[in-house]
Amino acid sequence: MTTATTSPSATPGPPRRKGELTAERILDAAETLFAEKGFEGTKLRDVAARVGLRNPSLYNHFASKEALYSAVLERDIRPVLDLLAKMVESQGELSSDDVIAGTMKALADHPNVARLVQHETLSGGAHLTGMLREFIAPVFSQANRAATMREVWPADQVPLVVLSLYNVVVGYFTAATLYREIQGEDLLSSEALERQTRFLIEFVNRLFREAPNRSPSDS
Amino acid sequence: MTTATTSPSATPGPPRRKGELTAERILDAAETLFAEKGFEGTKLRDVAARVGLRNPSLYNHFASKEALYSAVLERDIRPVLDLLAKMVESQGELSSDDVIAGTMKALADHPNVARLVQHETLSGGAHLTGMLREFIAPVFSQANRAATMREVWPADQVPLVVLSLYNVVVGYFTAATLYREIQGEDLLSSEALERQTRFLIEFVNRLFREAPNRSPSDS
Amino acid sequence: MTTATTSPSATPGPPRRKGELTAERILDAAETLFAEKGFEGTKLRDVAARVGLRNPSLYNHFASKEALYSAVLERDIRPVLDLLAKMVESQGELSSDDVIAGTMKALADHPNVARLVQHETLSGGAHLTGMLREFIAPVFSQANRAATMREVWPADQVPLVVLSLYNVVVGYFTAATLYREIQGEDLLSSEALERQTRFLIEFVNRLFREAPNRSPSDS
Amino acid sequence: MTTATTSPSATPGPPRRKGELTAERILDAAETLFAEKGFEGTKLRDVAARVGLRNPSLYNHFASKEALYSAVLERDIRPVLDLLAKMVESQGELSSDDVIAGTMKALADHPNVARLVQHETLSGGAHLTGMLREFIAPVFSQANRAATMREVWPADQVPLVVLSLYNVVVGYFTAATLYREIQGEDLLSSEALERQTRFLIEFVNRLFREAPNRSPSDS
DNA sequence: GATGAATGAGGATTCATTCAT
DNA sequence: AATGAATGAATCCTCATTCAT
Repeated sequence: MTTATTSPSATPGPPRRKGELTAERILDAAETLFAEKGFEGTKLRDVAARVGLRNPSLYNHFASKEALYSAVLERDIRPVLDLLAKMVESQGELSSDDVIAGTMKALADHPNVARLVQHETLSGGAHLTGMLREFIAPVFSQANRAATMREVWPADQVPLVVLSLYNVVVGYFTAATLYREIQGEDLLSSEALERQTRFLIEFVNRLFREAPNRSPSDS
Repeated sequence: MTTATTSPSATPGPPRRKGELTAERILDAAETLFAEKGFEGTKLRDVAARVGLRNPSLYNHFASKEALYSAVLERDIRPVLDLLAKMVESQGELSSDDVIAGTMKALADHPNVARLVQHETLSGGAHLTGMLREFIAPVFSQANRAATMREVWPADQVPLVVLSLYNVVVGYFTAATLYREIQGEDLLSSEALERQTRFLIEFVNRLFREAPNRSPSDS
Repeated sequence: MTTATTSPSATPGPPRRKGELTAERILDAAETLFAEKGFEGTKLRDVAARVGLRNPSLYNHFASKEALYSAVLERDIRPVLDLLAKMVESQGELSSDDVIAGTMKALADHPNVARLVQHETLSGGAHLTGMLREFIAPVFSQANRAATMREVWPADQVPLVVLSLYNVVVGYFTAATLYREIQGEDLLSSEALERQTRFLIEFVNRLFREAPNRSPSDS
Repeated sequence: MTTATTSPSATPGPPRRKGELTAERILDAAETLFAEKGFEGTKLRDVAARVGLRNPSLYNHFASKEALYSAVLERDIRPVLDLLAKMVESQGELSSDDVIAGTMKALADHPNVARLVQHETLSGGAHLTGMLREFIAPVFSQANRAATMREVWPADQVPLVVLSLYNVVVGYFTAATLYREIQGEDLLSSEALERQTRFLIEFVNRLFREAPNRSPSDS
C-alpha cells in the first residue's frame, strides 16, 4: 500500500538501502515511545503506526519486541557510555568542564537516552543487558576516583556526590516533558541546554571548590 | 485469613473494619508494584496475589485499575506534597537544614513515592490529577523564591538549582534498587538515609554558600 | 440504610409483612428490566438498585436469577393466561368485544407482560416453562376454533388470523417505548389504551364481518 | 479451512478476497445469534465458533461487539427500509398488493431482520443508528398518509391500523421459532410464506374495504 | 432481612507473534 | 519488505452467587 516498490530488480544505483532506513525509522519511533511509556507501556502497533507500517512489518527488521528494545538501548545508550568511558579514562587530559560539556552534548543529541535509562533504573534494570551493565560500574568507579582526588568530600560521601551529579544530569532530561507542561518552558531547546551546561559547570565548581586554594586553572 | 480477628465478637478497641484494612493492604501492594513497573507494567493479578486475594476481589474496593492507581498516588504523594507545601510556607521559621531533613524523612517513610513520581514524570504525568498538579507548581515557585533570596545564583539559573535539588532528592530513591544491585549497597537503610541527609545539608550548603570571591582575582 | 426496622421485636399489629413487600418490589423492578432488556441483558445489580438494595439481598427472596425470572413470568403472565383461558372457555357467554376489552384491560394493567412474552418468543421460549406452555397451545386452539366458527376465513388461514390478532395485541405493547420516542405519543396512556381497545373491536369486526348478515346482536 | 479455495494460486475469476468473505460469514453468524439472543445474550465466542474462528480473530474484521452489531443491523435492516421507502414513495404506481408482496419477499429473504428489529424495539432501539431511525418515521408517515387516503378509518385510528399491520408483518417472523415448536409448523417454509402473503392481501383488503354500510340499519 | 467481601466462571478486548501471500 | 488474517496468552472487568456478620 504505502511502499510501491515498482520493479523488484531495476534500481541499479544505491542498492535500495530502504531497508536500513526503515529499521532506523523504527528505532526512532521505538525510542520515543519506550522513553515515554517504558517497555510494557509501549505497543508495537504504535511503533509501527509512527513509521507508517503495520504491526507485523516490524518483524522484518527486529525479531521481537525485546530485540527492538535492546536495539534501541544499544543504539542510544552505547555511544553515551562509550563517550563517558573515554572521558573518564583520559581524565587527565580533560578538564571537568570539558567532561560536563561533552556529556551534556551527547545527551542533548539523544534526549531520550536519559529517559530510557530512568525507566530501566525504576524497574530494576532487568533489561540493562550485561554489556551495558559492565559500563555503568566502571563509570561510577572512575567518577568516584576522580571525585576523591579533589579531596573535598569525605570518603563516604563521595559516591553520594557522584550519584547526585548523575541524578542532576539525567533528571534534567527526565523532567523536561512535565516541566514544560507545568512551568511552560522547554528544557530541551538549545538555549536551555546551553544554560544548563553553564549551570552544571558552575554547579560542579561549587561542589568541589574550597579546599586549599583550588583555582579552575588548577587541574 | 490474613487478618487476625482474634475473637469474632469480642474486639472492643478498634471497631472491626476488615474492609478498610483490606483496602489498605491493596494500596500497599499496588504501591510497590506501580512504583517498580509503572502503570502498564503492573498486573492487577499480581496486586491481588500480594494481598492473598483473587483478581476480581479488588473491585470490591476500587472501581478500576485507574482508580486504584489514582488512590495510590493520592495516598502517597499527597502527604509529601502537603509537607512540602507546609514547609515552604513557613519558610521563615525553618532552616533549610530542617526542610531537607524533613523532606528526606517524609520520603524515607514512603520510598515508593519518589519512584511513582518518576514514572509519572516520564510519561508526562497524565495521571497526576489536577489537584496534585496544583501543588507542584507552587512548591517549585516557593523554592525558586527561597533560592532567589540567597542571592547566590543568577536569576536565570535559580530554577535550575531547584530542579537539580529536586532531582538529587528524588533520584536518590529512584536509583536505590539498581544501586544496590550494581554497587551492592542499600541506599534505603537507615544509615544510608542518614548519611544522605547529612550529605544533602552539606550539598545545599555548598550550593548556596556566600560566594567566596568566586575567582574574580582567581583566574 | 433504606429499611430502618427500629426495634426487632415490638411491632404487634401486622406481623411485619415488610418481607413480602420487598419481594413484591423486587418483582416489580425485575419485571421492568426483564421486559426491557431480556434475561441476559438484565443485571441483578440493577434490579437490586431499583429497590434500594444491594445485590446479595435479592437472594433472601429468590433463590437465583432464574428463579426471579420465573417468578416474574409466573406472577405476570399467569393471570393473563388464566383470563384468556377463562374467556376462551366461556366463549358462549362473552361477546368477542368483551374478550377483546377484557384482554386489553389485563394487558394494560401489566404492560410488561407483552414485552416479556416477546423476549421469550424471540429466544425460542427456553424459559417458558411447561406450565406456561401448556397454556399457549390451548389458547391458540380455542381461538382457532372460535375463529373457524365465524366461517369467514378459509380453514388454512384461520391460524394466520389468530396469529395476526395475537401480534396486533402483543405488538401494540411491544412497540410502545419506541413509538413514543419516534412518534411522540404514549401508547400506554389510558386514552391511548381506550382508543386501541375501540380500534381492536372494529378491527376484529372487519376481519370477521361479511358472511351472511351477522349483526352484533346476533350471538 | 472452511473456505474451499480450490487451488491456492489459480482462481482467476473473483480476486481472492478471503477477508471480505470472512467478514461476510461473521456477519451471517452474528445475524443469526443476535436475532435469537439479542445483543447481550450473544457471546462473541459463539459467533466466532460458527465461522470456525477463535474469538480474537473477529477483531480483524470488526472493531468491537457493538460495531459488529451495528454492521449487522446496517447490512440487514437498511435494504428492507430502503425497499419500503421506495415503495412508499412510488405509491401511486404500486398497488397495495404489490407492496405487501414485496415487503414479504424482502423479509422472507432475511427472516432475521424482523427479529433484530423486535429486539431493538423492546430495548428502546438504542442501537438503531440515527441513520436508520430517520427511515422509520417517514415510512410510518407515508403509510399513515396512504391509509388516510382510503377514507375508511377515522383519523385518530389510522396510525393504529398502520401499527397493526406492522405488527402483523413483523410478528409473523418473530413468532416463527416458537410457533414451530408449539404448533409444529414452519412459518418460514416457502409454502407458509406464500400463504401468509395471500393472507395479508386479503387481510388488508378487509381492513380497508369500502365500509359496507356498517350496520346502521343492522342493529 | 441486609450487606460487605470474596470468588469462579466467563466475556470482551489487547497484544505480540506467526504465516501465507 | 509489507501486510491481512489468525491466534494463544493474558488482561481488565462483570456477574451471579456464597458466606460471615
